[in-house]
Amino acid sequence: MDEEIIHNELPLTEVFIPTRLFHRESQLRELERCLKPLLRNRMPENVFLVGPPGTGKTVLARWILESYFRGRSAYINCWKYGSTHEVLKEILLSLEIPIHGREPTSELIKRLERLLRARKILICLDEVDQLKRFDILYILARGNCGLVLISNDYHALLHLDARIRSRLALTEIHFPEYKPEELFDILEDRVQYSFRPGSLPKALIRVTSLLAKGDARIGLEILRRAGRKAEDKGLRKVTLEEIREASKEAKKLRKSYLLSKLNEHQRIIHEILEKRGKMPSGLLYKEYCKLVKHPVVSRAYRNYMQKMVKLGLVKAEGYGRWKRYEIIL
DNA sequence: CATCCACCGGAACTTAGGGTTC
DNA sequence: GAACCCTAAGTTCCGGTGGATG
Repeated sequence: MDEEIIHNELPLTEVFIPTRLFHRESQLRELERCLKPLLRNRMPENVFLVGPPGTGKTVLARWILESYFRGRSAYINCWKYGSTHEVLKEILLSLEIPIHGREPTSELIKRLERLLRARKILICLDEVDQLKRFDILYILARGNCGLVLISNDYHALLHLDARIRSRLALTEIHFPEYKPEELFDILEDRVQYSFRPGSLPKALIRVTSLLAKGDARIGLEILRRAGRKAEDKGLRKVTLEEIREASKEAKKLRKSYLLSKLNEHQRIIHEILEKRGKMPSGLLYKEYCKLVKHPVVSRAYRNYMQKMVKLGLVKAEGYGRWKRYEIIL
């Protein structure tokens, strides 16, 4: 196909770190203020980047790590590497400490502590709420390192021991949803590097910036899919139709992606909740037991529910015995 | 107002499974 | 393949909880 529309897909994906950052000036300034002492070998301020998905938290963090702290920082996505052992392993690997992975966790801790005695480094834990255990924070809190923690959950660190929290002394940096005009600037910038000139009318970027509802990730995903669709249809330009289709897909995609993370039992629970709407936890469990031949014990059910809440599929309200669940997606 | 109810969630344990090294 | 190391899911046990109840 010589008339391709997207000539470089990379700027439309999450791995891409742009050179220019739009509409995050104040957050960037604050982040620099907190971290820059490290350049003069002083202790940086620990930071907590928090805000909804697709608001530039990760991009900003990675940008600053790349620009100022290359070789003396580690970026770990806790969704991907969620256990203490995995996190330690990734930290050591990204600082080019040779390890194989057979070492017990205690050995990895020793190595990291030895490293931290030698020099100050920066560690970024993205999606920090996905950590299976938080003891890694305890280890890092007493170490010689700056922390950049990222989450879209304001309560991610709430159940942390109060002493550790005060020890971390996190400076919160908030990332609000992008306004449509702001999103437009971001999308337009990325389009420049990815679409063939003239193949995506500005008006459609504008439409996308409205459809994405403040989430840059979704905006980029819509554009990428729309571009592909237009190519498949043999068009020279993207039209509104492709954007519309892509937008629908992007939303469906997110839900099916999340559903794919559920097991059979969890999916059944999700379906019950979808059919019946808001319902109390105890009743939900009973209904589930009726539907399944070999139901899990109630304690396991409660873990299921926590998982679904964490994934953002389900909302919980109330506490203790009066907990109620409701579908979000 | 004390007690109870019915569920919450932490902790410890079991079982199954995967990867690496020797 | 034995000897380790790890993770993940599920079970059992149990102290905690706060509105409902009489």
